[in-house]
Amino acid sequence: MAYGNALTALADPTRRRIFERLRKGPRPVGKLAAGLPVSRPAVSQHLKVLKEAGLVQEEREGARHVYSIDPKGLGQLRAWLDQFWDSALDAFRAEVERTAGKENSK
Amino acid sequence: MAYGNALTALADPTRRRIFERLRKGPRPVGKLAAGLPVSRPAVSQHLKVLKEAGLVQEEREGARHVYSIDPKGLGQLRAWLDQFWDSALDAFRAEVERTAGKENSK
DNA sequence: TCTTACGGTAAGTGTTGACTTACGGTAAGT
DNA sequence: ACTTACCGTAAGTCAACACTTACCGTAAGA
Repeated sequence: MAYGNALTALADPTRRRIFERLRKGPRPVGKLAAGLPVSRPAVSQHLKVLKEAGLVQEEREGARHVYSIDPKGLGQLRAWLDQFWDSALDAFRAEVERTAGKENSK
Repeated sequence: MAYGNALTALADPTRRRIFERLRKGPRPVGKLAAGLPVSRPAVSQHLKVLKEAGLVQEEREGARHVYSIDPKGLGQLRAWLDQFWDSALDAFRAEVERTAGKENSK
């Protein structure tokens, strides 16, 4: 059920930009906020959401709060998505067999 | 960039329930609306969003509008997610090597 | 044609949530 | 101790959106 929070978190464009920036490596809040069109407190709030969704993790280095991608939430999301992927492939296969009934294999 | 719409579409809980129901096979709008705590027009609106996101496809059977899962949007989402998956694994591997420096393998 | 089942669209409402500014709290330098 | 840099939280505002009811079009059966 945790994938719900992850999807909600990644639905926001600003949060996606933060998450994509984190893909290049761990970053403190200030670095993340620089270059984004929103204020630093906004970034803090977004990071909180991402963290609660299990998508990022926090690590303190003195006064700095360094964030990085958390594989946990990512894995849950992938697992959930793969269910549909398998179902979709089965449906596609069935569709092909149904539509192209004129030619039997072997 | 299409994955953005897909994520936005799947962020809504009601839309997720519709999408998950479609996993068991194609369904007309009425069947989808039955069992959900919202009205049928609401389901129609949700299906429109899912369709524009490339997550479902529509097929008419007389007066019925039968919806099914569209592999297109699903594939784009998976591809996008896999980028982070790879990055996260790399980071995890680097973290292990950094933290557990005391013991060398082999 | 009249009716019934099916479903998409319009218009309006209420709530959620993304953003802002202002403030408080901790760590490091002088 | 004072200052500066870093960051999280509180409170308030505004727009997006999920939902409703009402309405309109289309397909099939009588």
